[in-house]
Amino acid sequence: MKRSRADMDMIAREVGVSKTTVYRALHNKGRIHPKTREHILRVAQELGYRPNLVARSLRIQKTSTIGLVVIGLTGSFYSHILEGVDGVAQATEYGILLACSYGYPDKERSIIQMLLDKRVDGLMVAPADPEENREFYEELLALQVPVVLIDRYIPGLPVDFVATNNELGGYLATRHLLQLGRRQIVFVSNGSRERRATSVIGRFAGYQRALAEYNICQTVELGPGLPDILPEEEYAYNAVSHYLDQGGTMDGVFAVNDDVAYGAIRALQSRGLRVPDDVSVVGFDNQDTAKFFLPPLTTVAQPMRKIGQQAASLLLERIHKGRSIPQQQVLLAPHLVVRQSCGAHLVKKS
Amino acid sequence: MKRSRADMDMIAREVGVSKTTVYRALHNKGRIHPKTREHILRVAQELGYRPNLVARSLRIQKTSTIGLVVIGLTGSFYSHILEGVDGVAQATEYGILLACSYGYPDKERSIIQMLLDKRVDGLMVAPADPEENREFYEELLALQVPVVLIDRYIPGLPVDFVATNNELGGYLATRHLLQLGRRQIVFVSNGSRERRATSVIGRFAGYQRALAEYNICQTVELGPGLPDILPEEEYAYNAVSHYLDQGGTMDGVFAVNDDVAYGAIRALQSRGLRVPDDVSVVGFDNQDTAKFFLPPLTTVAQPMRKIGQQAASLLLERIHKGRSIPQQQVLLAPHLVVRQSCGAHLVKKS
DNA sequence: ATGAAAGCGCTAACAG
DNA sequence: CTGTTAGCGCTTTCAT
Repeated sequence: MKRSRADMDMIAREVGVSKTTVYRALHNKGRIHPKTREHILRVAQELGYRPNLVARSLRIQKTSTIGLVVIGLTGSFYSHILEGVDGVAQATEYGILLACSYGYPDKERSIIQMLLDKRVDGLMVAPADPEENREFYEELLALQVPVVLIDRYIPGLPVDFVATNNELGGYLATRHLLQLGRRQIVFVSNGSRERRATSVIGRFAGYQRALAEYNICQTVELGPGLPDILPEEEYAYNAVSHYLDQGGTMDGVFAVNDDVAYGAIRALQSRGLRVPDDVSVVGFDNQDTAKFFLPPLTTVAQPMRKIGQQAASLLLERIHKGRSIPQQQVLLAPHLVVRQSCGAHLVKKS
Repeated sequence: MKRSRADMDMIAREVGVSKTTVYRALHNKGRIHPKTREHILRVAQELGYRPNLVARSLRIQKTSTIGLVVIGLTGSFYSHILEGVDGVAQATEYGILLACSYGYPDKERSIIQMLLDKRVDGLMVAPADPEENREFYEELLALQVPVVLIDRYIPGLPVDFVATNNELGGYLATRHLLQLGRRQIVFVSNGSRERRATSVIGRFAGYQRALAEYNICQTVELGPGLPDILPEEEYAYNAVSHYLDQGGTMDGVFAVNDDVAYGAIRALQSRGLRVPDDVSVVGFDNQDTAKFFLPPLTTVAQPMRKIGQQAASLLLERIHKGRSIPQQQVLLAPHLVVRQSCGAHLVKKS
């Protein structure tokens, strides 16, 4: 930060005017003689002048920077969201300060504290846990910090958020399985910590609703009780294997995400079951490479980039208009992408 | 940015001391009476005092923030690098200002300008093009801006960088194919813009070297001349199909990355060729889901997280020590991950 | 049409 | 052990 030697003072001295005049020239504001303006601009150019945005931020009390905290970047999920956010940030000349919580609520808090100390104008966060930091967020809201939650939310908290309609996604996935004639559909989840997230809860609720529509009142969830293990694919493999080895049966699986779906498929195959012939499986997320899977995965696609864009736009609106606009909680519709793991291509049209 | 009402002045008035004393208490610096210190700390706590880091930044002329510009986040590649960077950033209390260039050199420049205006302490960038911004980077270096390039570099530019040893990766991939008995090995690339990147050039060089070791002096590259099309998988599909339809033959393909590999596989299969029975294919990157591919993909794994970590550490070192440490250009070794698309599992050990 | 001066919230040199 | 003072580079009010 020692470069960019020229500041407004230097230009002022060079041209022989005051700092204020330089300011007016640079921002083309207020009355100023065209000649002086031009001169100043030229000198600024020659000196390679660049505004010091931190000085400006201190003065005007805004940084044109937003903080973004996500769970992690390994799956393609938050990466796509990030690109969406980046798009609107670049268009509006905002900067993005990014950090990952890796699923730890305490890390999430300390990151946010750091971002606040850096005086970001607002915050976008995918909360690691729906309860752990509830009070913390309540305080933030009380302090009028502009916040929008993404992907997951905190039930009952009066805060903006934008996420996928996970309940609908779960419903779509399960109904598809049902329409294919499957009746013993299990839900495979991904470890106790993730299991609490509103996104997962929503998917499960959708699964239940679809079953209920077909008068199936019994749900089977594979996963709970097992030791949490990463990667999630492994966890799912264990969950399904365990169930099968105990004599459990199924003809369909709705996996909480694509990695889990693959773990389930692998377990199924290792026990001699064919996918999709014996068991249909559908995943969730439609990650970039799901179409390359073996077999190509039927899955629920989330509008990831759109989540990022909408959330960013919403945050900017909140930053500019404060409390004057109503709270917004937007749920974006997912859609089913039918490939081969569900076996839809095998059944003849009726 | 209107929250965090309490500043050092307020604490000072409240306690009845000077701002300097408050400063000393907060930073535990200089001589200060334990009693006063304790008192000040307590009041700070009560008032919910938080330091204003932008004021501090202005004063000390450093922001504890680094700028990171990547090509894009859609592939898992930069996401993993990002996590590596995030790890060291969090450990050292640095912030990361992130933006994507989407492969456009001019966007890359304007992003960097913005980051510099925000006074980041240093820059990590994956340059979109090896030539376009050469002068720009030369100026940056002349201005003593700490910069480390990642993944790709600018030939001949005396700047730190950390990347995968792509030449070695290409060599490993090709030699593996050769050892499997393949002799007609084609290189499939991914569009003219990407083709210029040092990473791709390196992979191609490695491919050539391996062939030369087997006294094969003819290289075949599929892709050049075709209209650039996204996604890359599509591009590769077209390239390979076109070649095949013109009567071209091959028994091995080295794809510049995993997506391209999959496009190639799809083209091969559509023309009745079996992978790996008729043609062996190996990709590059080992993206998270490559193991789920149909068939599971043999590919060259890059130490992505490590690139991020090393680059970040190097940048911090450069920031702290300036020109006193020598230029560092580190090439991390990739390794081959053998799965099934190459057919290694089919040949009996000799 | 231009300038003087104050101040954003912090750090640091110097004085006592 | 504590206080005074002077900025960092910009924006903005008020004066001329």
